[in-house]
Amino acid sequence: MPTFEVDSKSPTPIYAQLDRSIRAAIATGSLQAGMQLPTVRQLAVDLAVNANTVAKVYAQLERDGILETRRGVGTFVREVPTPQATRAHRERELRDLIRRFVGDAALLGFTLPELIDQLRHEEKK
Amino acid sequence: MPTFEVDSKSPTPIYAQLDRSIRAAIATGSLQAGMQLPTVRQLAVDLAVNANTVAKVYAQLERDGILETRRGVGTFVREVPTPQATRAHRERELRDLIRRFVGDAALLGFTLPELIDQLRHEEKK
DNA sequence: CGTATTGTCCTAATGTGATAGTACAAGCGG
DNA sequence: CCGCTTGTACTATCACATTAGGACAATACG
Repeated sequence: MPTFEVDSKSPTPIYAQLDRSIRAAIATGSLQAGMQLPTVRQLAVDLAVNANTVAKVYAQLERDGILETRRGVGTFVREVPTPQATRAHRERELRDLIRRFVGDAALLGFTLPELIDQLRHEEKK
Repeated sequence: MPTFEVDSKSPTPIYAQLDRSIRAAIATGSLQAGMQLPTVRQLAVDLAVNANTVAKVYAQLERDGILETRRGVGTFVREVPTPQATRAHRERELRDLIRRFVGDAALLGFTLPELIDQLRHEEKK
């Protein structure tokens, strides 16, 4: 079970940070299909955040088909979280995403090898 | 003069995006010491954003010693922006960027190894 | 069945981000 | 000096994020 992190001082809202963290954890395999996430209340305590905020993120992710919640039991990663997009569409989107990512990073003065390096570190978490 | 961009649909507040963009432009040299930025009203029109939002970003950056404003004249890049603040800022921004990138890619069903692979191909171009 | 655990829902309150609109202050140039 | 441009300040308003606290619903378990 990965330990999520949010920064209450960041201008990016907590719910957005947590949403991304969970999606990222699934993408990196830290969270795998069928695994249980922390309970709403527990995660709220861990992150020093209100339970409502966590609940809303879980609810949003369930609406998106990424998670599955069972009352009295807990929240779990869906079996097949892959979206309904076609292969061609996905790759076009990815190309767009990469262009934006590399472009933004370049604005900050980071080179491609540095980015790859950082992502590798991300992978080991 | 670089053209700034903000996304009003992003959960990250506009003022934070613009702040980041301007700092980035300075860090990378797109904006150099002494250069004039767009006027508050002009940039507000260009970004389709309220003038107050732009003005507050300029004011914040001046408080931080990054910009210098002269009434009736315009806003300019200060002579020596501190590289120390820039470094910490850059790394914080990079973390944010990576989290968003991985999260967005996860939405499309791409895993981290796939992303690294794609970036490696990008490298060879 | 009762109890604890889990997610869900609701209200109220506070703070912040963004907007519109207006007015003022300081510098520039004719 | 006058008029224009620029940044600054202020009010009012709306939306959203977050918090606290409480209550309810469904499930697991003894």
